[in-house]
Amino acid sequence: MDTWLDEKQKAAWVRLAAVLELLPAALDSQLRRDAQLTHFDYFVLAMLSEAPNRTLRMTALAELTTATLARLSHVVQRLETRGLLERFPCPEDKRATNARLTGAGWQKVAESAPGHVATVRENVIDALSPEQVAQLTDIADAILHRLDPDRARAAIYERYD
Amino acid sequence: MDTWLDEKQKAAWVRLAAVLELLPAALDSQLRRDAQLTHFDYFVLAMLSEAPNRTLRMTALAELTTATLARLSHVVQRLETRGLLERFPCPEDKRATNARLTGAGWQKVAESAPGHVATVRENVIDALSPEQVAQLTDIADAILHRLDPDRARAAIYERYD
DNA sequence: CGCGATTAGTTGTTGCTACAACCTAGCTCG
DNA sequence: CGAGCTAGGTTGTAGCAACAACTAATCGCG
Repeated sequence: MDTWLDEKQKAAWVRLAAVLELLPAALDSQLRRDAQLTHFDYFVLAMLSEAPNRTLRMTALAELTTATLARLSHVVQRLETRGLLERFPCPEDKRATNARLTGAGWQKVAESAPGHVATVRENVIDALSPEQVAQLTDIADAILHRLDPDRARAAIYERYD
Repeated sequence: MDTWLDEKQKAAWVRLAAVLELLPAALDSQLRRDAQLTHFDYFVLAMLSEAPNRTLRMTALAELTTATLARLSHVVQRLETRGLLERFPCPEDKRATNARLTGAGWQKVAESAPGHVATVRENVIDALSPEQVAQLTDIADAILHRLDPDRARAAIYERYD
């Protein structure tokens, strides 16, 4: 448990830090350009598109998207204005709000998914060998154990993007 | 070259996407809390602290930090206001601006580095075996080749954080 | 059954980032 | 040598995210 990182650790960290900076920017800019959506917007719509009845409670959606409720609330508001989803009070629990994908929202996901997946392929998956893909899975999993110890959001790890 | 990802690829991507969301947030919040600095602010100061005379031209600093000049300009302006660095015209090229770390800036880096490195250790390095650290280096490198094909910013990969 | 604590969500403000417009200094080539 | 082009930066604006304050509904427990 030294304070500093040794050379090999630095090499890994510096590269990871660069990926952390560049990859989200690349994903965002492709989706913005081709679908007028941020990556987070897309992710929200994608999660809804896979949910039963294309509907989820705000809290559930927040967990799936790794976001705070406050952030999600703002985003959902904008997406609702654009007609991509709609909100309605949850019948079982009057505190809760449900978000449901509209037809237009479904279509938006269908249209934009191929381009997004292609970007993920080009920049990540196709850059790696199958062994590296497996290694990456384990590495990311180990990091997530530290970042999210109680696996509160474990659900997401089973799901598609 | 299919359109979709297979199960193993999805597993890797979903986890990486979660890391991309959570890790920067974790780094930012530690530095904000303990040093009133964003991770990007810290990185800027750290790069200057290692440069000859603690001075760099804006363009060079932008490359090292993987940022646009516009973004850097705003950040440097704020850091200058806080007295952590200073700007002055470059004597050799009158178009250019140099940024130099002040004493206060140096001290800020010295104070905050251990806490930051500890966070990187806790969440990343110490979560991985030495083999995984090596694997991560290669994986991140492969991804960076796609994101940054001409290696315009290759300099950074040699440096410490 | 009623009062405090918790859960669910919204909204306002502030700060950072992206994008585009702009300006000045140096370079290049007829 | 000067007209246009490129390089190096700055600034303004608009949009998204973090944080904190707030409301309303429900739970829990004496």
